[in-house]
Amino acid sequence: MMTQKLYPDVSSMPTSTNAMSPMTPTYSMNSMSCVSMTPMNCSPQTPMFGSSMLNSGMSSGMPMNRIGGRIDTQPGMNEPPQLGYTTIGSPISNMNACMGATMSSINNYNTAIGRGDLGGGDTSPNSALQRARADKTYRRSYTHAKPPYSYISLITMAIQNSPQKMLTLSEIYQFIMDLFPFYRQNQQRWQNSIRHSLSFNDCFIKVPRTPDKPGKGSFWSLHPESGNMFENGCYLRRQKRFKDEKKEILRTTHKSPSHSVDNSNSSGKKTPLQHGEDKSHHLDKTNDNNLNSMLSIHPTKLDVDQMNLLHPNDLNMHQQHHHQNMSHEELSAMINRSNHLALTSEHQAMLHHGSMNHHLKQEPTGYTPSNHPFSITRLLPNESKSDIKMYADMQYAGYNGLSPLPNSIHSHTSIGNDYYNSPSLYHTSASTTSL
DNA sequence: TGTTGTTTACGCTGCG
DNA sequence: CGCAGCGTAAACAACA
Repeated sequence: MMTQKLYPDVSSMPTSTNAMSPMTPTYSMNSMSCVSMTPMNCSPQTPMFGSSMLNSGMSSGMPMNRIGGRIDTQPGMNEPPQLGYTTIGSPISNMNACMGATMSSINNYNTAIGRGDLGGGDTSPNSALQRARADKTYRRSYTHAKPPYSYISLITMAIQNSPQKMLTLSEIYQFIMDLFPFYRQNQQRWQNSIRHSLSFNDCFIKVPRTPDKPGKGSFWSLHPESGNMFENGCYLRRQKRFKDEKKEILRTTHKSPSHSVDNSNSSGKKTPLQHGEDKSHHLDKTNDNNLNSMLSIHPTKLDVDQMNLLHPNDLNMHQQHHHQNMSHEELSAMINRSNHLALTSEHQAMLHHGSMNHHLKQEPTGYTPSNHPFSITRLLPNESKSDIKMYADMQYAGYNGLSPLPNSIHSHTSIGNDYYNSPSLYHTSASTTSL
């Protein structure tokens, strides 16, 4: 099994933060100008993470964070002060370090912190004290601010950054925790959400283990056609939920005794009944409904459409094999190729011409996966390696040398190190999950 | 027993 | 205001 790094889950301790459970209090952000503070023209639905929000949330003494449509309190609030733990090490600032001026608001925010001029110009001793106190609060809070990426984005990042384009659940956990310290806390909460996202969203498919690769849990990969979920490069929020039409048909077929499959209109807009998609979505999450069973249970009965899901070229291969069992390696390679393909500019161009993603709304801003302010494709998996390493190095530079990261991370599994550069090492660290 | 995976339910926010 | 996307909690089953 994969060696899980030890990130003590603070949430498991009886802290006031934990008192948020079971119902996390939410705070209306209506009074906050989320639009005016938008420093960049992101997706219309994009939750922004601008300085105004930061200031508003943090100056209130209650660091808040919104992802999707939600505001979350910061679990890091109860952490001991981390002196010298500068904001430059935050996931956000580092993830966006290469994004240039588009992150100017955050950069300005960091600069302001460095200057200590967040207090609005008041130079009185009292305000200086307040600024100092606020500065500390800001640093701690912002550093552990929740990354502005949805769980779907995070999972996608993890999978796309893996050599085989498929990861086990624990590896997904690990990737996220490695990249974002925020997620080293309240693990039970967000990991539950991760599992929910994996099961709930058609864009993630389960790939079974083979007998020669025993272990717990399946591999998770991206649906070959889901590569355009963030086709504008913004990993904050999808324009449209990816739906596997075949799964959708299966769902509606099983849901409706009359086998009506026309519960959706061509625009993809859900009817009131379908809004229960969130419910009906799960009605037939049976084994014959995912790649797992397609391969492990009926590996010889893959129909042409199902195989075509993976890659049209591989369909030929499959046909040439006369419906014989496809090996795990072949499947892995197919998914790998498919996901790589989904990320190519050519593929993007094809998608933008509506050949495959007719159900996805197009972003008119002209952002591409490579230039969007919240793109991770320019960070992962290539450019990111150095950036992430920088992040990992800087993240804990303020701990006076007492990095909370286990030695194993720094030695061989740290993001940005060979852990992510070398597939072999990657899979060595995830011992039993190697493909 | 802990992890993994599925499912249901509910609440929130932004958009049209 | 309804819908869509998302986050969270929780119950439950299967599995290593």
